[in-house]
Amino acid sequence: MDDGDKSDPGTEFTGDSSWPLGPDSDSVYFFSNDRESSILSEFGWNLQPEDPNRIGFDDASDLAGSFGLPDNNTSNSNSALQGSDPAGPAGSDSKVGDATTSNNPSVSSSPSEDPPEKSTGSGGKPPEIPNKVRKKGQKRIRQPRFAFMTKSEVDHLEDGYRWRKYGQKAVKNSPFPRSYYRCTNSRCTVKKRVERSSDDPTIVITTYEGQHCHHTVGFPRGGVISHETFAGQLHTPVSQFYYPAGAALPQENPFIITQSHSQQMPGEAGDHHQSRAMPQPTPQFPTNNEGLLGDIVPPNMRNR
DNA sequence: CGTTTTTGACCGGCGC
DNA sequence: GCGCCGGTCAAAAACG
Repeated sequence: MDDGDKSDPGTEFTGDSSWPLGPDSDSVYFFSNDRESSILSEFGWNLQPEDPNRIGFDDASDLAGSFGLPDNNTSNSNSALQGSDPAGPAGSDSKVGDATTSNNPSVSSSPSEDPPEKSTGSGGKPPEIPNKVRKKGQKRIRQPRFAFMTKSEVDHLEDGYRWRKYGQKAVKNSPFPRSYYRCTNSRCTVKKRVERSSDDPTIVITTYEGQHCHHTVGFPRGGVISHETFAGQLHTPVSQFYYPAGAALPQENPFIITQSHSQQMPGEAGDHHQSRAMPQPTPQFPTNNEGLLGDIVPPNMRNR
């Protein structure tokens, strides 16, 4: 795959991923370009690119909410999520159109229409259940994807949602396996793929597919997720997720990390059954590199 | 006991 | 047409 690319530090991540991330891909990375940001909108991430005031994730709070990414109130400069067309055509096969523009990733969005791409039914099951069987000749319907890189010690980054691992595969040309997660919410078809960069083992590549149709499990309120920027790799600081304590927080914001206090809000965090899927043994949320969405590295900027 | 993780197998897509 | 590879399933094991 990246047989040759690897030598080039500037190589875009596109080659590393198994999901088609090339020009035809509907995947998108943080901090890429307007085209991708238009795809972001497909996720329901209404980015207002033209508005200089929206440098950060101000309006992208739903974005954050959608994928458990924290809002960004910091002057993140232009490095992030600059889109152009909130309703961009983006992925041709994107069928998320229905839920996309919902400013609120709240439950309200009817999950019903969520095309259970489960129809893949590729798993050696006899086509007994039509629902699980994909018609022949019918291509797998993929929802828009969104990938980002995070510098983290742990593979599975805490993002406010609960995930159930449903598979793991060895990745070609990479010593690190790739894990497949599915949102534990039965109605939610969001999937997530996690793998480590073969180039830089400290970087975790997380790819989301689909859009959550429910609230997050929740996080403690008010706080900061600090991120160490790749000083040696980035010219500009990568996104710093910051949420002012005490500020009005969107409930769906899953990523409110507190440095000083991290106790979960009862009734808000973890529905009475925080499972092992997200072990948070540490009483404190790490400020970085420890399992929370940390340093988000634009794929095209890493290995600088 | 219920839920999640692990793991091997299967299937489809794609490139050659 | 064949083989490789990615993605998914599902049974069994593990865990709290």
